This record gives sequence, C-alpha cells and structure tokens, in this order.
Amino acid sequence: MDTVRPPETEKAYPRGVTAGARSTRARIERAALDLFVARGVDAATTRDIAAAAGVSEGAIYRHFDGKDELASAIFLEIHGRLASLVREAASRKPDFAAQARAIVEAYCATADADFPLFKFHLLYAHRFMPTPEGIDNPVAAVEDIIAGAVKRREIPRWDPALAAGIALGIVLQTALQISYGRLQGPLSDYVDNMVAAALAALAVKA
Amino acid sequence: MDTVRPPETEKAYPRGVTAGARSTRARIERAALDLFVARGVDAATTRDIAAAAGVSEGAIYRHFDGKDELASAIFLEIHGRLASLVREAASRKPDFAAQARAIVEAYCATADADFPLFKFHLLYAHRFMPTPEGIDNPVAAVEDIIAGAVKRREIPRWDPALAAGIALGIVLQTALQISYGRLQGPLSDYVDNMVAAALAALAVKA
DNA sequence: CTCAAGTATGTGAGCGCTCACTTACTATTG
DNA sequence: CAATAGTAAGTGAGCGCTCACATACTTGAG
Repeated sequence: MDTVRPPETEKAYPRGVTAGARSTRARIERAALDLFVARGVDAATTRDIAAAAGVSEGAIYRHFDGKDELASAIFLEIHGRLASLVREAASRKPDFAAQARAIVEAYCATADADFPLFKFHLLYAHRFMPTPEGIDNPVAAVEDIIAGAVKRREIPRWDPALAAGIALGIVLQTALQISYGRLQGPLSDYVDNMVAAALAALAVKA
Repeated sequence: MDTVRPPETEKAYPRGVTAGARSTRARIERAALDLFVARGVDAATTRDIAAAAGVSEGAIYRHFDGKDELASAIFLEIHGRLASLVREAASRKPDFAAQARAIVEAYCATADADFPLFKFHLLYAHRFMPTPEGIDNPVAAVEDIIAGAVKRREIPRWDPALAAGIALGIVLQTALQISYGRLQGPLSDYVDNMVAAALAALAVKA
C-alpha cells in the first residue's frame, strides 16, 4: 500500500445493486475519519471504526496494513490533494494577487466540501511529519509560489518559508477558529478578508 | 488538584543539599513534556515518563491523578500563562500598534525560553479544548485586545474572532515553520516581520 | 536531649483490562 | 475451481494504575 489512492467517494458501480453502494474501503475510511476527529486518533479503536463502518474488525485489515496505515492513507490523500490544488490554482493566474486569491478560494472550497477531513489534516499534520518522499506538500507549494513572486519582484524579498507561514497562518488559524466554534463557518465566507489580509501582510516587509 | 500550580522551576531549597535539586513533581513534568513532544501524548507511557524523570511509576501518582491530569496540568499552566502575558503586555501600552508589538515580543520570548513547552501547547491545544471555566485563554485575550482597538477606531470594524485568527495565525504558523525545520529559530528573530505583517493585515478590511 | 508516633514521599511487582492484530472459517463472484 | 471479501472468535503484548511496603522527615511528650 505505497501509492496514494484516489478519494474513492463513489467508485463507479463495483458493488451489487444492493445496499450501501460505497465500497467497504471508503466506508472504513469515512468511519475512521469521523472517529479520529471526534475522539482523537489514538482514542478511536479499531473496534469502534469497524462498528461505525458496519463491518467486522478483520475487514479493516483486508484493506489497510493496520490502523496507522489507515490514518496515514487518509492524511496523505488530502495532503497531496491540497498541494496540487495550490499549484494548479497558481498556474492558471498571471500575477501574485490573482494567484493568492485563487489559492485561498480553492483551499476554502476544499475545506468546506469536507470539513472533518480538513480538520483532521489541520489538527494531526504533525503526527505524519515528515511525509514520505514523492508526496507533494501544500506548505512547500505555497513557498514555491511565493518564491516566484519574489523573483518577479511582485512582493518584497521575503524568505519564502517565513512568508508562507504568514500567508498560510492567516487561513489555517481562521479555520481553527471555526473548528473551535469561535467563528461561524463556512470558511469560504472569509475569503475576501483573508486574501486582503495576506496581500497586505506580504506587501510590506520590516 | 484543581488549581493551576506555578511553574515550579526551582522551588526555594526544599530538598537536601544533595543531587538534582528540582522537585520530583517538576522533574516528572519536564520528562513528560519532553516525551509528549517527541513521541506524542498517547505514545509516551507512564513507564517511559517515570524512567526519564528518574523516579518510579508510582511517584507519578503521588503528584498527579493520572496521565491525563499530568498532561492537562502542563497544558493549562502554559495556556493560562500565555493568556495573562497577552493581557499584561497590552495593558502597558497606549495604542494598538504598541500593544501588538508588546504582545508578539512577549509571546516569542516565552516560546524561545522553552520551545518544547510552546510546541506542546501549539500541537496539542485541541486535545484540551474546551478548557475548564476559570482558566483564561490566549485567543480570548487577543480577541479582547482587538475588540478594544476596534472600539477606539484604531483599526477597521473587524470581527474580533476573525482578526484574532489572522493575527495569531501569523505568529503561530511561523512557530510551526520553525518546529518543522522549514525556518530557523529563534522565533524572536521574526518579531519585526510578524508585527509589521499583522498590523498591515489588520489595517485593511475587505 | 531521646524516642515513639505521625506524615509525606517514593518504590516496583503485578493486576485487570483493552488494544491492534491474527486466524480459521464462510460467502460470493467470474 | 481459484480468488477475493468478509466474519467471528480469539490472542498476547503492553497499558494505566494500585497497593503493601520502605524510607525520610517532622512533631512533641517525657
């Protein structure tokens, strides 16, 4: 299980006409994700996950090498997806301001489309660091976009790692505020404010 | 064990002139903290913690109700300390710009003075949310400072929860960049840039 | 002072239990 | 038939935590 599988939200029609329609693997992933977010990765037991997915415990091991690999598979899928989303959004825009907006919009749309998944990525990222080689990284992607903008003289001479921290921090901490219930969702409601804040923050350099 | 104890870095001179000098409780807290950060809270066993602290496992239970309460005690101490640090730094300055600088400086100094402790707070905060009533909260403190600045018309009409997310995000994600090794520490090196970024970000509102 | 009683602190073998994971088996599909 | 997917019933390693006991320090009566 080395490759990162596609999301598998609704595999064509592999199951019989019967029942739940989503593949067992997808149901296990979803049940695990929900429990990981609700109780924490370690507190969510394989028994709980199997029960929530409506399968036996052994079925988990048909599809994943173990609980760690299950958690890792969920994490790496969204991790890689966010990274390519950043690069693709940026590649379609001519200047940094437009890139920033496109990236934030895409990020927020992804977060809102599956907030538990995004929250899992947000809260447990450190558990899966460093990520295996060959898996792209959203932070590295943002650093690359910023390095490009610096090179084109669109923004001052930031250290890309510092500027990426500032820009990402604006979006991610806002997402955290939502997940803690201090701010009302969806995250997309704050796109304009976050983009303006990030552009203003990166326009000046001490 | 309901009250939050002071840091107890170096209790007067309660132990004999001999040996380690720091109290057993402090040694347990430090060993636990280091293991929590290195391996994760759940992966750090009480046996490991006792061994690292140079005491028996039973000693942990003389000082804490259990592993959860030990982790919680460590978290709540730094959590409350950061909150009062924010309020105190702000209370000594006349305007928002000066408050922002004082807060960021104090936050960074605290982080650099004990980075493992700060990292623990950063990475595991969600595990201890919501915090018990009566414990102050650094996010709430920042929200209060921002609400004051809005009221005094020093910055535009931000939602304090949104503005606090943006301002804190700038600092905390930079700290994360350091803890992931993408940026070199100490955090205090970036005070000027972070303050400038935060002030610029909050000066405009979409 | 001495010494017994009391208290606070530390020890470590081991207990009960939960957990991730395994195994032996069955059902379904092409 | 073989291959795949799923089930039910384990299994043993290791976990947090306890408890009978040891030790060090404090107190205060004689």
